[in-house]
Amino acid sequence: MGGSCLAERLGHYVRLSASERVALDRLEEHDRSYRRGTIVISENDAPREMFIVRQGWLHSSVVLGNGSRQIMRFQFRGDMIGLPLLAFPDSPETVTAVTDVTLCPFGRERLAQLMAAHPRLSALVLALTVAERVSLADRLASIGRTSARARVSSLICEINARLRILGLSDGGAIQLPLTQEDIGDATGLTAVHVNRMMRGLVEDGLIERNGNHLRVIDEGRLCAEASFVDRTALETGWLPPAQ
Amino acid sequence: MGGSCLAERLGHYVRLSASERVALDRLEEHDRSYRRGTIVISENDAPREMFIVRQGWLHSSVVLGNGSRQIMRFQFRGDMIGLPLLAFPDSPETVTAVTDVTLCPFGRERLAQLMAAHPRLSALVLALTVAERVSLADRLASIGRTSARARVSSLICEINARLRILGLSDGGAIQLPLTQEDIGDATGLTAVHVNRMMRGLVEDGLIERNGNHLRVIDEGRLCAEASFVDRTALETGWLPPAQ
DNA sequence: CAAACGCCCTGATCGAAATCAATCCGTCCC
DNA sequence: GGGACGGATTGATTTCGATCAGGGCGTTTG
Repeated sequence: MGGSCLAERLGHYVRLSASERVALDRLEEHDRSYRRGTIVISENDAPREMFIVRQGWLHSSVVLGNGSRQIMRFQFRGDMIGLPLLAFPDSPETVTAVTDVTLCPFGRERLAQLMAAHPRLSALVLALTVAERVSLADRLASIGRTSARARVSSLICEINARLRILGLSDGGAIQLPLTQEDIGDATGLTAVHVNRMMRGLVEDGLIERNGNHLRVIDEGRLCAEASFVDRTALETGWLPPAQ
Repeated sequence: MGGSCLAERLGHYVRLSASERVALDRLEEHDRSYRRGTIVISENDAPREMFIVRQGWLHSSVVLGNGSRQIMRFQFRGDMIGLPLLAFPDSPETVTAVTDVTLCPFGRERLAQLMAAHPRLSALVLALTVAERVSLADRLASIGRTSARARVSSLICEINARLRILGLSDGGAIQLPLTQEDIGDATGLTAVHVNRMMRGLVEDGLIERNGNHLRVIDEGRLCAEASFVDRTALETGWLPPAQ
């Protein structure tokens, strides 16, 4: 098993105490694997559990009345999934495995216990949730106020930045297990138009592509065009003392 | 002063203990007023405080490289402002007073103390933040995947639903202190097009307008067209016991 | 009081992205 | 091997919303 993925992630930001580590390990006592394409949580269902991603890619999405789909966010190793369960009995979003995945399920009571016993972890979880909210807001601005090309660029920049801190970006070279339709649903575009934009980025020497493999060539220019801001760092000076 | 606005809001969801009430009151010891139009927090500045809204409307927005603005969210009485300070030293967004406002400032340490002493309040604040994230995701889907008309409808539905629980919507009649440009910046449209969409909604008998005054006539149809889901209710069954 | 300004409204034109329609290509499966 | 299928690609056309331009109206301001 090799220790909690969430602990690994939080360990980037603070030095965890032994008892915090134990508490986090408990969130990931169990794990469960799903095949690529599986729906892990279904919109409007009442899930009983949340998950921490141990391995693989997922995304959360909604399907609107008109039949079109919007992908909200992609989730990677160490990300928490299904947190809306903390606020709503029925899931507002569908979570789908993009690749084969391994997830660690945990219940609300587990999290409540952890929060009661470990104020600093509570605060960290809150900070992570706030950071995710900010990241969604960035996406909102990108979709609401930028061109198709900038939207695609922005998505690539975000994915690359997030994979990098996980050690999954090798100098800008990443695995991108998404169809152009997925990218369209994440950026509010059609697959056809995503195709044209990506060819444009290739033509202009900003990225290279090869099947599922993508390489960011000129990250500076790509991020600048997209007004992309890296949100992977986290402020931790204010946290209460460890327990 | 008349008690904490946040307590008032949380009181909708749980029965607060005396000591929780005291802790919440402490977050709102001070208050400060700002004139309509004032920038309360500036993008890229390093604010020292967060705020709870006591009175008035605000919005948070970003300005992109191309000069255009995206409004992320409107804030009303009882809402918390500036939470990104928990995750980032520099504000990712600008917060502007839409009307004259009264705000209660509080520092991170205050919140950290509160979270350490009151696990249930921690959990509630987390739940509220999650709910806000979901609400942003709804907006994202609206902007990414629906027509101009549906986007405007959706914004009206959301504002109406949120004002209603504050007792500020009188059977669908609300004060809307926004210019059509503001509405455009919130929905990813131009003011010109917002104008046409709103006239369309009036023409079709879905809303009525009169200066700053707006009345939702047929909420069912308006929300249905917009694929709007009300997120004002909050799940609280899982919370740890009060302190 | 006149001027300036902010905001609302409307018409004409433009353009970016959607839609429609095919073709191509690799892979899975019988 | 040969369909069948999912996904990428490309071209032609359409459309929704942006842009441009101007007018009206109420309110602040000098």
